[in-house]
Amino acid sequence: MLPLMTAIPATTHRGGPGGPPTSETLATAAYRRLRADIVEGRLAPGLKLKVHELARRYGAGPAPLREALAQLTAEGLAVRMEQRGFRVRALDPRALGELVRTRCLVEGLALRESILRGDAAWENAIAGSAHRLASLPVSLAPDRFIANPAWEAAHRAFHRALIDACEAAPLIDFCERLREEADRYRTLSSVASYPQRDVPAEHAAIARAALDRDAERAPALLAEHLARTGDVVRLGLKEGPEPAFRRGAAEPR
Amino acid sequence: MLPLMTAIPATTHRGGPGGPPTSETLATAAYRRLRADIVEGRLAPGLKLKVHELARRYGAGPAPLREALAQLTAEGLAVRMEQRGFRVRALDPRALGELVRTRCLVEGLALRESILRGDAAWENAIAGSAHRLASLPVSLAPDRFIANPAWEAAHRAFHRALIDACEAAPLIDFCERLREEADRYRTLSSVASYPQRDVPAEHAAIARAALDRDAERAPALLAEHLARTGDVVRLGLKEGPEPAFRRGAAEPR
DNA sequence: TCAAGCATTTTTGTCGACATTCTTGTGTCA
DNA sequence: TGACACAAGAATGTCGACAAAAATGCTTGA
Repeated sequence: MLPLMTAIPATTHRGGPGGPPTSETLATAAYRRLRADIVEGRLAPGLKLKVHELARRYGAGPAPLREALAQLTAEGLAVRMEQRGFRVRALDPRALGELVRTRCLVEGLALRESILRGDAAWENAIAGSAHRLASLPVSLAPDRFIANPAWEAAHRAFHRALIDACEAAPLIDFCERLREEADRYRTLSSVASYPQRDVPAEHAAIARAALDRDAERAPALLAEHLARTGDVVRLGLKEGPEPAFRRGAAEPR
Repeated sequence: MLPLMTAIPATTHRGGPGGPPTSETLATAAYRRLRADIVEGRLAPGLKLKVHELARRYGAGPAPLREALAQLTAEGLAVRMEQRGFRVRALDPRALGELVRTRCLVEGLALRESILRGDAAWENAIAGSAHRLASLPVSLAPDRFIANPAWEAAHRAFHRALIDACEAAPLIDFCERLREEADRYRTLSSVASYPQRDVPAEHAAIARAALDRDAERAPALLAEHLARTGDVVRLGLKEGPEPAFRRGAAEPR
């Protein structure tokens, strides 16, 4: 695989940026690809995950694949059924409510703390990410909706910047995880058109309130923003794509 | 799932309580035992986890063990170093601060929500678990401290009961995870004597405020309670047991 | 027609062996 | 001495094969 010239023998203990990340293991590679395929919806919720099939697909043996699956199970992206293999975790529309509710509470809390503790750098980061977000088109096409990856990334960065000064690392991680889970619902839902909503205006208002250090208004606006998105997704689910929703054994194949 | 007349064909293997959970797999068994050994401190933080050795210890091959390790990695109880195996995740005393802070914020939030939403059953559960907790001795020995498993369980149940009505399942799960992480620090710390603190009184006060539906006072008391415990642990760490703390390669073997 | 019983096929979970990589110990040269 | 290269040793990560279990299909009997 690699040239024998083990360029940097024992140094670069931790392959940080710059040094070689100590060659990725097959299990990790499979994990990353599998994870992306689930999060981005290419593997539908509820789908059976046959080890052999995945092994072929990702070019590895069963062992690394099972490793990856175990990891995803712990993350809640897959479920294991003893002696019956793995599946992509099904999405329960009833759970969506509590998920959104949790996001509103927790992300609001983190924003409030950030407002109380944030410094100038935090303000700058918010202003910067808000500006960048506003400068990008939500959709790649002007008439119909085609997700713009750059906008998505900027969106993530903006929300992250808001809560970045809360000085509670586990809390930030939790928010990210909740967002990812919510994204799975959004991807699945037919949230094509973004109806009667001025999302950029919502973002702008949140940013303004945060920069004004309004510890009451900013979290409230953020919660409202998240709840509204949740409503749109919920609607898109109701009348949306049928396939692969029931968690039972009613799967293709 | 349906009574296919498979009454109890091949179960008995590992007859769990109640219904047959379809015989536990070796990987899952190893996972559970390994996890317990880490959480309860029998495997010190930072310790190298050699697959072959663990395989012997838990009576299984390398494959199930790697599966278990991958799962624990995702949970944050172990860390994987590509091409260099696994270790028990080291505890960073500096991270303890943010951990405690997060607990105060999040558990306080969950309690506030529970107070706003809880019904009579919630109140009963609090009163009941508080009573049981008060009826048990903290220590098995009257003079020196020997952890009482029954008290520990009741303690968990009490804290859980407080936030159980917040109607945000992910939030509750998060609280449990944070508690577990905090417990790892506590176990490691030499928190032998419980000095100048009336822990039962703190619990009683929290329970009273919660039952009074005081959405200001109860979360504040709870946060104070958690923070105080955090302080005790922090002290116990400073002058506590040296072994296995540095995250570097300075491990026994 | 339908349900139950049996045989077949698919899939899961596990093992033992092996190549690769990291680690450790020793010797060599400045 | 000290740095370096190198070789022996150990540990990791991966494969292919295999037994056990589950799912599937088929046959039979009311």
